Amino acid sequence: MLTLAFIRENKEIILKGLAVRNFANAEKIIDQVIEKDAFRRTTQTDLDKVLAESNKISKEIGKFYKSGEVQKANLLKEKTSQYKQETKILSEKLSLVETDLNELLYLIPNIPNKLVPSGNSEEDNEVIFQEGDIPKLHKNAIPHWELAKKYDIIDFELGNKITGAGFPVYKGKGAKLQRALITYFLDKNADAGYTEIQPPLLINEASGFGTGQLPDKEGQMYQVGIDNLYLIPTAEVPVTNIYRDVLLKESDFPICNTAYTPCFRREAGSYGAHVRGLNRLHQFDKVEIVRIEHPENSYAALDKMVEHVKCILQELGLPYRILRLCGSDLGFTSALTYDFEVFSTAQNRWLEISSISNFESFQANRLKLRFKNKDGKSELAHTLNGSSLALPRVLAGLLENLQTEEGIKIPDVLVKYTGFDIID
RNA sequence: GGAGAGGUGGCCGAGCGGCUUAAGGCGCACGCUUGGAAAGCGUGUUUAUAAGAGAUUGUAACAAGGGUUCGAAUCCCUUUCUCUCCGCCA
Repeated sequence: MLTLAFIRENKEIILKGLAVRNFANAEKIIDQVIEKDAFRRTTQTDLDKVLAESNKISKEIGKFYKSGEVQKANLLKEKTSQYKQETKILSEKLSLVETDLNELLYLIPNIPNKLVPSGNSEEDNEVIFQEGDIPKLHKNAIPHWELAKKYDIIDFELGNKITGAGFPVYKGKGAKLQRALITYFLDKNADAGYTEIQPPLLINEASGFGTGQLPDKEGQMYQVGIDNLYLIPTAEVPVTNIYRDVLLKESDFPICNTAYTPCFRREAGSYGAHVRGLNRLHQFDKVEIVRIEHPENSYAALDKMVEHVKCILQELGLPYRILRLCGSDLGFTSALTYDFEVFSTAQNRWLEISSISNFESFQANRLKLRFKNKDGKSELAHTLNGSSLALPRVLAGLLENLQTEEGIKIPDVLVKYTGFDIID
């Protein structure tokens, strides 16, 4: 959520930014916000005046009662009914306009960073980096869902039986490889200075609101209606909400956390070949990194996160590329996002395995996540997060790219975690 | 799940219709004192929002929401969380 002060003072910048996103009716909405905000402020001032007057009278009444001048007190009491009436009308007006304002603010996405290219589809995302050789596979190479069956390491049909589509069962070396990857990612993140967190996997409404899943994206989360809780769609939600309603000191920066969690997504409406196998699941594992930064350092932090993920993919030896997302592909809350994609040789396509974003103060405004700056004023912090990394597609990439006639060769860095070097 | 007790500032803790401008303590910051430190003494120490160039001033906030009242931390209702005991349980 953008702040009112920012909208008031930067209308042109905002309109330019929203144009990069092809955001419709931008000017109309911004004008409405500015108008309603002006009304909100005058109403606030009026209400404060009435309340001040009525507080004053109440105090006088108190004094008269104490000194026994009951008649004078009663006389004043009559005056207060008018103030009460005015207070009621003004505060109703105020809460109404505040509700309207908030609804408008929820419609406005974050303003893209200057680097974000404008665009109409994922075709317009910029490839800014590519590394790793795309392997030449033997002629009997197959996609990962067939490999999973061949070596009996992931059972999709068993998941259908227990739960439904999108809930695979990992077995034997498949389960072990997955666990090895999680531990390896967590160790890499810890080495880079991230503190490991084990958050709850269920969140309440306030948390969903804080990171922007609520009020209108509840359809994408699984709900536990009886207790009014939601299963997390990503560790970002509980880990970022640690800092909801928090006032930090400048010396607290940078805050770097990492968490492994399962993630639950309803993915309503998805279907087809692109969601086959591990490509899109309702439950999947992910290791997330979350940073809270001073506004001056957030872009340097974003670069560090990108370098960190690069280093992991290099070690795993997977061919990957980095995209800078264009305006139309950029998430609602993000100012700048880099997507990492691994090339799946057997599917002959790129698979998204990480998405690293700087939200600037957009999330922090909703979270009320602030810090005391040098002037002693409170200022919104910047939040960033990224996957480091998402398991299923890394697994898919590993299986498909490292398959040989003899079996699937485990990367050297993982062998100490798996305890085996080939799946055959 | 049942019974009881509670939720007050960064922390502890008093207040239980107007003397609260939230006592007192701890912590923290600054100053005095000192060769330096400790102790002692003094001063200061919440957040949000509106107005103002600013110093400041107004308003709101004592778990949350609603109510009673001229006036609520204080009384009433609802919700929520914590603690103790019982029950259940990895």
